[in-house]
Amino acid sequence: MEEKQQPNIPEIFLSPYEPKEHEDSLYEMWNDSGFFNPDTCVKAGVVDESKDPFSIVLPPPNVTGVLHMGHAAMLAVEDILVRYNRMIGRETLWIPGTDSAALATQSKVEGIIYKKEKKRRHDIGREELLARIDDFVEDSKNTIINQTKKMGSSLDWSRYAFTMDEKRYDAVMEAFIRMYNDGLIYRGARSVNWDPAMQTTVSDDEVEYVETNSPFYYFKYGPFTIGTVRPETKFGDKYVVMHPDDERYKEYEHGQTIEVEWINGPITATIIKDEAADPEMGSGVMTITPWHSTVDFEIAERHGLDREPIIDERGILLPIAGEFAGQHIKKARAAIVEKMTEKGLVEKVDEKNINKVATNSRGGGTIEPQIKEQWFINVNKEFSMGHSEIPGINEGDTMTLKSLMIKAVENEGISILPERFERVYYNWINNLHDWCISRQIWYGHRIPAWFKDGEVTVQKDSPGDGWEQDPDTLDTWFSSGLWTMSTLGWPEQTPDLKKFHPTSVLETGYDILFFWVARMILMSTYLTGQAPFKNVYLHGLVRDQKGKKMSKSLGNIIDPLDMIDKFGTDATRLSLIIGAAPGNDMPLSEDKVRGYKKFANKIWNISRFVLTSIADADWDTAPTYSERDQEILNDLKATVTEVTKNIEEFNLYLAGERAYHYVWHELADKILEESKPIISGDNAEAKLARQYVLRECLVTSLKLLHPFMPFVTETIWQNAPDEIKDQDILMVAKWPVH
RNA sequence: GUCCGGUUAGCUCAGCUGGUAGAGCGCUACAUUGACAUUGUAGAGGUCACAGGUUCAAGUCCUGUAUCGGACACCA
Repeated sequence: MEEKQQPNIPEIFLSPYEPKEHEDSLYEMWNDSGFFNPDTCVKAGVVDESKDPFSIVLPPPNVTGVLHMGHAAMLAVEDILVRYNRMIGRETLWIPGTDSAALATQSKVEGIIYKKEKKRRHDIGREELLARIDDFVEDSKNTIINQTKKMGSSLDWSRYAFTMDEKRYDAVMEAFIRMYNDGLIYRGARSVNWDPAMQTTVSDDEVEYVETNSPFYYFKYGPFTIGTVRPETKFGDKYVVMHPDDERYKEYEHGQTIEVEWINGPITATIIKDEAADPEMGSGVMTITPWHSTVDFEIAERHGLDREPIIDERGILLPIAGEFAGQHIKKARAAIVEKMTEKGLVEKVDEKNINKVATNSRGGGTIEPQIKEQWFINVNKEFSMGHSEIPGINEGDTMTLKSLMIKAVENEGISILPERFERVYYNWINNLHDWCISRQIWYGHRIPAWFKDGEVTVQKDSPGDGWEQDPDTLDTWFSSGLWTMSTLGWPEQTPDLKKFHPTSVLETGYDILFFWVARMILMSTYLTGQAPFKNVYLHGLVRDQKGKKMSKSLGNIIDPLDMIDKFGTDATRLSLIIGAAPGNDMPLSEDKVRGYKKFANKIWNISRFVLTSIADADWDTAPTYSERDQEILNDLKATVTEVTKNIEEFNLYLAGERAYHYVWHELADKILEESKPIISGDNAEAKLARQYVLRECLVTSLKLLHPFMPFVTETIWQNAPDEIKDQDILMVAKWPVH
């Protein structure tokens, strides 16, 4: 009886692929190899310094957060790009970091302290609170870092950055001081979004309008009817505004005064004609409250009108409210309406009115516009452009921050993918107001402004005795805006900055296009004359199987760590890539992840078969290929070409699908099946040729799949015989010829 | 109100610069203990939302309609 030859292949292949047994140790091996760091890659000669370097900064997750599917999707996309570019031999850098998330972190710690000790922030003081926050951050930061590693992310940890560390602090100071000296940062009293709950200002983008049922009141205001949802702000209303062309009110003249009976007695009202009043809206007449409304503030600015506060910073009515003074606005409203009803000033109430109430999206309360002395970035001020490497913008051009942000994208110094978001971006810029950057919270970069006897000096360190530093801190997005530069060493002209900036790609969710992407463009173009990145890749939101947003209340959250535990990192990554076109939301289900676990096992078994089949090959003899052999090799090459092209064009979902399809339905289903008789047959020449072909197919497939499924491919590589490898570690092996 | 998307197989979606439709999952039948805690082969299933138009030719370009969704603005 002929004994079936059992070639010597590693025992590991005899049981199914078990991700858990390999992933952690593989990550350690990669990390220890030093190849996450491009400098090591250069020294080892696995990348080529003459090629264009490739760099990505990781959008820093909140330092106190935990990994969710959004992060997982982001890490998968970026790691694929990074691993691919490393394999094609570019010096490749992916910088890790975490974000202090000032407002969120501070309120979290405050909450913990209050729960345990019943103390509020003013009870324990600034220094003590900051020390406690630092401790908390130190304790919790490893969670998100370790979870990031779990995804297989080939980040260069030697360059890890934290938004609040010393280097980033220096960058923030430098940026603030330069912009102040150039007149682009100013201090002024303007209408800002005030959150009475968190006792801080909030930027326009962080305000979320929540639909709420709030009755709409029609009040008698002398001869006019005015409408409002906020009777509690109306005490000081002494200007009545109408459109200059409104025929109904042509008898009234701009500046004319009339006596009207109002909440707390008679007042003198002044007629103001302004185009902001919409004749179509209600009676076409409105009164204004400049202190507590941004639109009203602008009208008051145009006409030089008085403005007075009605409500204090905690939401309490001031003495101007007369008998209602001292009451909280939430309680006062009903009482005010009651009194006005008694006085016969209420004409009508629309109880069903739906209003959008401004709320602090960072977990705070209802926004109360206030006029406050704050720091702003002036987005409309003209300046002369400094050094510029941005296409279409030259040194000496007259620019504003707005025009700079538009031109950087318009002239294709930056391209946004999918393209339709470019319009969304322009739209946002066109509606942009000056950016309020000061916050009244303690955790963050403290504003480098010093006050003494009404004088202001802006510099990093105290000018001397008697100078008091501004207690405010900067909007967290101010420092985030510097992220591409500050992580590379700016303001110092470091070799990293020279080599890796502008970064190649910025990959993030479309929901933070404005918060972050736009602000990086603003900061980088202004401060360095460079775009922060050449490409923006916006991914969608991960949703559940039915397309619903994942949320705790719906109970439909799929935890990436849970998926990794059950099906492995490779399967989790692939499930977040395939079927996810840039900018489109992606549905995810456990079944999908499970499906890709099968694929990982398929690759495992393909490898087992191929390694067994080629174990006795004589690699010293040159092969003579049959026509079919040649065809297989050509198809393989065509697949490589296609996958490569799709990755280059950021169509990772197509690249992944193509590779998946090839490996399963071409290599496994067809090539392997038809090879069985050849390998076990008597024709030595045909067998050797086919062994060469199988080897080529396997090696190439592992390489193609590596960026997508780094763990299973590397595990196979590590257990494959040396003579089929061009590098000891697949992560730095050469991308197949295409 | 302004702007932007979607509407293609039961489900989730892909189809770039126009040449009579694809993937994954699911479904049906058959085969197989094999490299594969399975897999393979075959198959069913689509007037590509609707109506016009351009073209030799239109999911693919243009116009309009319906419908779902998103962003931004306004909201006295």
